[in-house]
Parts: sequence; C-alpha cells; structure tokens
Amino acid sequence: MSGKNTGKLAEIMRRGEVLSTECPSREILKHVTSQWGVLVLVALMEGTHRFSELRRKIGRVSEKMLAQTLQQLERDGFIRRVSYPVVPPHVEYSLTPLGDGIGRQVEGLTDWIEINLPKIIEAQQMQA
Amino acid sequence: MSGKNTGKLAEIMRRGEVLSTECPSREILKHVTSQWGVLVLVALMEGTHRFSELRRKIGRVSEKMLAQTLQQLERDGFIRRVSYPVVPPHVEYSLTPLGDGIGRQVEGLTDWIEINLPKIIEAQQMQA
DNA sequence: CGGAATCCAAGATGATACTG
DNA sequence: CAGTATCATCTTGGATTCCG
Repeated sequence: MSGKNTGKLAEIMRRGEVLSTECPSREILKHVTSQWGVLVLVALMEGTHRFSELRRKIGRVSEKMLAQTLQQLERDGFIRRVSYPVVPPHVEYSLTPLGDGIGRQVEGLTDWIEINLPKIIEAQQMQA
Repeated sequence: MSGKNTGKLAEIMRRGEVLSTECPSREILKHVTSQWGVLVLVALMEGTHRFSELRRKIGRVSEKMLAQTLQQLERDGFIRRVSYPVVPPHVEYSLTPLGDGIGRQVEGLTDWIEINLPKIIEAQQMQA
C-alpha cells in the first residue's frame, strides 16, 4: 500500500476502524443503526419531542423499545433528556450538538433511500 | 394518493417517509443498517471481494450471517454477485452503482463516528 | 405521562457439520 | 472455496401491569 508509519496512520485515520473488531466505534455504530435508533435520530432532527410525541411520530414502537433506545443514545451523548418535576410527568428529548452531527449523517442515509426508492424497487423486480 | 393537495405531496417528498410505518423505505433501511449490512457495504467500497476475503475483513461474522446479508443486499440491487464455474468455487462480490450510492452514505456515517469517537467516549464518561 | 418490571413469542445469530 | 442445513442460544420486541 505505502510507506512506513505515516502512511499507515493516515490510512487508519481515513477509514476502516469499524472493520476492526475491537474498535469501540463498532458499538456506537450498533446503537445508532439499531432498528429504532435511526428513526429516533431522524425524528429529533426536527426538534425537541416528548416521549409520547416520539412514539406517535415513529409509529409501531413499543414503550419499552423507545425508552431503551433513548437511554442508549443518551448514554452515548447524542440525546439530552430534560425532565420537569410536574404532575403529570413531562420529559423532553432533544439532540445534543454531537447528536445533531450524527443525525445529519443518518438523515443523509434515509434521504438517499427515499430519493432512490424507485430505482431500488425497480432493481428488486428485475431479479424476480 | 388523493389528488387535491400539492402541499402535502411536497412535504412528503422533502423527507419523513421513513417515519411512515408503511413506506417500503423502512424495509430497505433495515437491510442496510443491519448489523452486518453496514460493514459489508463499507468493506465493498474498497472494491471487489471474494466471500472469504469479506469474512476476514469484517471479522467475527459467521458464514451464515455473511451469506444472508449478501443475499439480502443483492436482492435490493446494491450488490452484484459474479460466480465463476471453476473448482474450487470462485465468487466475487462488488457494489452496483446503486450500492455505491448508498455505500457513500453509510461511509459518511461510519467516518463521522470514527472521527468523533473521542468526543463520544468523553461524553459517555461525563455521565458515568 | 413517562417509565420500570415482568413474562413471553419471535427473530437474529452462532457453532458445527456437510456438500458441490 | 463458497456456501447450505441443523440445532442451540441469545437478543429483540411486544403486551401487560404497576408506580411516582
């Protein structure tokens, strides 16, 4: 491929760490690309939401999975959870700056799929 | 579709179809963001690979899951599978133009994670 | 309302053995 | 080499119930 340590370092920096089984990025990737993680991030790109708002917006997600996903993404520093000590409870979820960053990437992915959906479906049917 | 609302159509086109529970894009998204789907796409962004090459490159993926993932992505039109009728068998996998398109998006996501990994880990530890 | 806890069904994943 | 088949297991996901 190329020279000594500078070349190797450059290569690592450029990409490919996710393909390292030990790299922590692989874990983060799992959280982000999880079934509901993607949709939560996309939904929150439009702004702050309450728990039930997210549930309705995403659709067909159980309370359990939504709660679990939110906690996961909160631990990774992508989501900020603000709880107001009122009754009935009021909790708001929003993206941190970090969350907004990854949200853009995820949105890039989902937007691409939506835009190219016709081509994809066409490709699927070619083989059937 | 009903035909009296251009505004609604515009909104749908802009984004948010993945948040529609019925939209086929949600299925595609699932394939692409699957545990191994992401890694396969990233790996293939570097060029054509054989089955065993992919397995080694991705690491810790069972034959079964790799085969299953490859078939899935092939059906979606993202991957081209070329089999040479020789013995021992020789099969090559590569990205279609469509696959390259989504590969770029996925790579954008993985690259972002790798670049921001320090920040993410820092954010995680802030809460611990 | 926003969850936590529990139980249960279903699907994802893996290890192994086998085949063309 | 590139899978397929089988079985065992582990994780997901959902429904339900209860609580602050």
